[in-house]
Amino acid sequence: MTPRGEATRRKLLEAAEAEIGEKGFAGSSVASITRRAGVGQGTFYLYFPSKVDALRELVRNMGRRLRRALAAATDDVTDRLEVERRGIDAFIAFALDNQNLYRVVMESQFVDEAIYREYYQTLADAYAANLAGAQQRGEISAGDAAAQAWALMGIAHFLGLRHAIWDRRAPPPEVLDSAYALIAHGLSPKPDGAA
Amino acid sequence: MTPRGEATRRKLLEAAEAEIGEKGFAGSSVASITRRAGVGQGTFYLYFPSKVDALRELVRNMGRRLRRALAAATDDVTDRLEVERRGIDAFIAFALDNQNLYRVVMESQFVDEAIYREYYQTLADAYAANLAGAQQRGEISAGDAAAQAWALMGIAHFLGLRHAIWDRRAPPPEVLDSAYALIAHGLSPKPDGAA
Amino acid sequence: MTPRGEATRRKLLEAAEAEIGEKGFAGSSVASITRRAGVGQGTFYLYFPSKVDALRELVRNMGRRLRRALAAATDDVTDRLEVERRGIDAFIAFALDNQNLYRVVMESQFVDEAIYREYYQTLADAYAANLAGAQQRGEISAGDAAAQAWALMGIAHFLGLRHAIWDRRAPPPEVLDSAYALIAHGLSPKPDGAA
Amino acid sequence: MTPRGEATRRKLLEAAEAEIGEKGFAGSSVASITRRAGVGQGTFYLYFPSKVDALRELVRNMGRRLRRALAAATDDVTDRLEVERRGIDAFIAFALDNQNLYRVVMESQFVDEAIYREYYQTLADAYAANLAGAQQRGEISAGDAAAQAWALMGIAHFLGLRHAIWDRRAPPPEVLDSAYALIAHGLSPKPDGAA
DNA sequence: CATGAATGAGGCTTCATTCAT
DNA sequence: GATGAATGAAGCCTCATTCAT
Repeated sequence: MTPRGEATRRKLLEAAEAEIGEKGFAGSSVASITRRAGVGQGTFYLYFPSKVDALRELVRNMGRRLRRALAAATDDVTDRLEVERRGIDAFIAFALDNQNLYRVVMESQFVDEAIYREYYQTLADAYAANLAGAQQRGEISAGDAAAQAWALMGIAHFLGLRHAIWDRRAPPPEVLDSAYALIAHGLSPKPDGAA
Repeated sequence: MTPRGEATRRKLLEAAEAEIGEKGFAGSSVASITRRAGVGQGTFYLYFPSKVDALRELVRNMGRRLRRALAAATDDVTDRLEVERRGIDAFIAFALDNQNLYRVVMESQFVDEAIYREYYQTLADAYAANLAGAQQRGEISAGDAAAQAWALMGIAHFLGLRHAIWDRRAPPPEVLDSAYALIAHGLSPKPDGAA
Repeated sequence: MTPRGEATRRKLLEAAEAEIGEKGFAGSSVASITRRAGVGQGTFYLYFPSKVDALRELVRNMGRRLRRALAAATDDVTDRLEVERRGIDAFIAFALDNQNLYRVVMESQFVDEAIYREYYQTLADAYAANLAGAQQRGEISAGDAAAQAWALMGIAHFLGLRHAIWDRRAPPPEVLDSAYALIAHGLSPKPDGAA
Repeated sequence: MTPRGEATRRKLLEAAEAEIGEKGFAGSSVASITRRAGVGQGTFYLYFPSKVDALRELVRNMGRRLRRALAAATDDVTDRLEVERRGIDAFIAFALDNQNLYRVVMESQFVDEAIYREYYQTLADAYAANLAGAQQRGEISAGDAAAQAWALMGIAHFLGLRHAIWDRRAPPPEVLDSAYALIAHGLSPKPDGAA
């Protein structure tokens, strides 16, 4: 692909993300996407076999970007609870920056359930691996790491939905503090290993 | 409305729930719904002004049924942590019984964002009111009750997605135990009220 | 299907035959067909799963009608050569009445080769069976009946193309006579069975 | 045109013949043709004003090649029936070698009826001229030479369709013999000139 | 000579909705 | 109450053709 082609492809992907984020996959049309991208309608099919394929790529992209953002935010942190805090913060920031994240990901389940599951499963696996390590180091309470991961993802997800998406701003401090506290105590290692 | 009419209406609503749950709102058609309901295509419009209205009613119904199920499961319980446990269990049971819950609710956001928000907000408000009471009685740690409610809803939601919806069975005991533990410690009242 | 529906279906089929006959399958559009039939575009799909299916039905119809016409024209004739003569005449008459016959049948091969073969094979089989009977009765020369059938079909086909389709009128007498003669002598039984 | 250009042009024509032969004119695309030819899409228009023009040239080519093959096969033959036999054989051989012959020629009628008629008319004219000569020399029965030509073309055409195209092999001997016999007796001069 | 990116018209098909029966 | 035939707007996608490089 020529550089010009690459640019066009990028424009299309950005337009698709915006359109689908705003109107949903079913509500957006290839015509609206190409119009927004400023290219002809046929051009879309030079870069994507179908509208569905573009969504697939979008979801994979978002997953990658989100994981990268989360990793970057927690990379150099050693204190486990701080990791969680930073993770939440980074996720909220990502959702604020990517208002279309939720809608794009959510509607993917109606289009290609596999890609939707892959998105969450990949996230959960990475998260669970982290938590398993922390458990072994005694930094957090023992338990099923995957279960913990999904639960914590749930907290972040709903926090993000309520504040980053609906209110379009970061959660107020008292909300964040309550969430942090719930997680901190929920995970803190128990003296005698009582679950 | 005559009893016969009521029956037709109910058949249509059930068919709509099943179709939309399976194929999503965009993927289902009025024709497929009426076919499944065993009535003529025009009959649909005797009972619903539009396809969107049927979805709206479906979401409201589901919210009502879910809240009723949760209330019933926790009504007579006094121990706060037991309430949470029962709540989770009831939610999982509800999702197992209503495989279409997630898809119907999720796709409603692309059709009528207000109804989608209403669904979660109503749930969250009721939950938060409960938690606020528990806080005042010193049964759980102080904090922003709404934040706690959304976080706990998030946990239940993702637990349900992963197990009730994807695996179509209740989460295994170790998963449930890990979730319970996280919630129990996450909410347990702190001696000195430290968040 | 209600009588009204039947009428609509018939109108569509007639319009399709005319359109495809004039412009070819690829050259005609569902829109042009429904326009000619005087119905809405969507109505087409109430009666045919796809444009291709309509063509398939058209080809089958034509085959049936042609075979019926040929049978009717030769039913009560005993003299074998007279049968051939009448067959040719009937075929020419049919082609004159069904100017679209050739184009509809020919283009079907690009759309569904099976239906195209079926058309000719069915015709050939019936023809060959007739000829085999005539051979046994000693009315025509021995030989591979199928080969004779295909050859005779070829004669009729090209006669029809040249005159019924291109010139839109019956072949002049001298042409018919030459064709009859070729067939008559070509088939006349040989005294000593010499091929 | 440079030799390189000539080569490209030939590659394109060959690719077009193959593609159109396989998928039909409507089913093939300029893109698929250039892909098969191994050249860029735009290159096509360096050598042909349009897709239709390429088909036109293809049909003319085929006609020329076929006539050349037929002439070569019968050039040095004096016995009239032998000419016919050789003609049939050569036609079958040509069709076996040019599986796309039928499809290319047949679909040309939907694209440019004139070229389609020209193809057959040219063939028929040459054939009729030959037959007229034979008639004058008393080698075959009198009659409308054009009618005879079209009838014989029809025989060859259907023989070729049934065996060379559908079965992809030469007709079995008994089929050929039956066809030869039909033609031989069909054309053999009658003592008293009775048609 | 050659390329391949870009275009927009046009085709097939689906579907929510209406309405006469 | 119920039906199902009819509609036309709208969407996805293909493709011949053009053109800047």
